[in-house]
Amino acid sequence: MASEPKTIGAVERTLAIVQALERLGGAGASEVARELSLSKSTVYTHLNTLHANGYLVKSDGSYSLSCRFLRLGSTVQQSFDLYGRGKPVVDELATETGERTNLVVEEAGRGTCLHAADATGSTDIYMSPGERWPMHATATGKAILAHLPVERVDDIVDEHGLPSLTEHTITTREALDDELETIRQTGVSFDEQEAVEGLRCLSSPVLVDGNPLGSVSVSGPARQFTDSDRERELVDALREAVNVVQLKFVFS
Amino acid sequence: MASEPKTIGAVERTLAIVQALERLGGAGASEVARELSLSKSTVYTHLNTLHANGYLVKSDGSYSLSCRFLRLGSTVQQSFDLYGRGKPVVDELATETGERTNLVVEEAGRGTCLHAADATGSTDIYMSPGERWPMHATATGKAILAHLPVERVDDIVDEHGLPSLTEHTITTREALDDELETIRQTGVSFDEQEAVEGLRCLSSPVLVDGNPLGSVSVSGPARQFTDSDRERELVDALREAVNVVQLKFVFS
DNA sequence: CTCTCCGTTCACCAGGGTCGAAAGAGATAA
DNA sequence: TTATCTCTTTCGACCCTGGTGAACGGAGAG
Repeated sequence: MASEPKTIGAVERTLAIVQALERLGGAGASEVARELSLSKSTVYTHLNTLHANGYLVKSDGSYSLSCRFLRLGSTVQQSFDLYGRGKPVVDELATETGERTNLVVEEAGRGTCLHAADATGSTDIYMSPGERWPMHATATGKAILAHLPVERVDDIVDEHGLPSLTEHTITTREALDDELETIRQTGVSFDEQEAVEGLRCLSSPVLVDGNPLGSVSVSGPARQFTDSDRERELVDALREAVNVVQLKFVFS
Repeated sequence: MASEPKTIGAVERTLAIVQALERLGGAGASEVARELSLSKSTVYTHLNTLHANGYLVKSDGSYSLSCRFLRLGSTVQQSFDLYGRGKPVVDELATETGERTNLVVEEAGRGTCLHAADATGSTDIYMSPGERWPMHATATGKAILAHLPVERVDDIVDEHGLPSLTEHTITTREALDDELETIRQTGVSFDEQEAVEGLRCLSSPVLVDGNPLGSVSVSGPARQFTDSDRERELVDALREAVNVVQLKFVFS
């Protein structure tokens, strides 16, 4: 904190511009300059650099992120062993249960979506690939936290705190530890509208040699999940799915 | 060509480093420096900048691309109307035919994969999202080219030429034009090992108001496609799939 | 027509990016 | 244990280069 290591201003400007383009879904130099309070010509040079290297596409003087980013993202995704093994299972879990499912890993202390599936195969999903959520407020995050070494949990809580996202979010370390203990015993974690109002989610960690490589989840509108028979069904399906994924690691 | 517009060296260095990390699948500062013939300390500062902004994850002094890229890629993917409408159909086409399927768009004169599906839902795919191929050598590319204005085709051929990828690749403009005319008449394009030895592929363009928004393809080992009954089956399935996608654009 | 806003270009100057050397930090071997 | 190697990380200084504002040409709008 005291003295940040040296960084390159020009690069950070470019990154800010990329993020602005992501947010705006494509824009011209002037618009980005206004958005970021930078000079028009500066932004123009940056856009030009990105474009010349194939990272942007230009149409009618408006720039937007090119599929080069899709390529990079896809490479990152496929670099996870968990993705190759988990994706088919998570897809099938979605069709089997008729609910939305996710494959999540921990990155930099946050739960990051590796893959999302939907019963209809549609792309209208709650959490899309690369999206990040605080771990203490999601079923997927808690499932992973429950099997992480205590020091890691300490670090993560220290870094990100326990911010409240809804009135149901766990906000004290004691309550969190209790919950994690329960999760370790039952093998399943729940998110009772703790991250998003009206969204319920259940999850189970993918454990290989005791390490949580990630977690799988099933989620849907809170009211559809209240039936306890239905819940048992979902938990069973989830448990079996995770079991299948874990077996794929045993038979490397 | 004569005078390239101004670009920013520092940013291009960072982009080169990102590409190196993509290629190497993660590396330390020294390795990247060696790879790119840059000074260790320069690379270190760049890595540090990317890391401080969340674009890299560090483990054991080795840096690799973070899921931030997955997020960006996912955003790009979802920015295509064709993705939202085409993905479920392409997925179903894969399970229906038992073959691998792709959803492709044109970007910067190259065929770019927007989505890839596999009968087994596995991730072992010929062409993965963001991957780019010359248009003249692929069924998907030719399907799009056939419905692009002639000037666009001229531009693309001027820019990229007609490089030979296998001994079956079309390498003359005359042969290409003939092929495109045939495709316009039949509505289906074929790739007879023109891009990859041993790989056969058939494709059909997604036309909305006469514009080729992209194309859908079915592909597999050349020898499995030789049966003409099987081919007719695949062509029918492909045609129907494309038809479904196009209808989704009509009923916006 | 004028006015405005855009993308794009240019030349100047100072801030900053690059580089080499050297200091920590581990690992391995003797 | 010490020596040696390699890697990451730090530091200072030089010179380059990235930022800037003004200006040009064009496209729309009124």
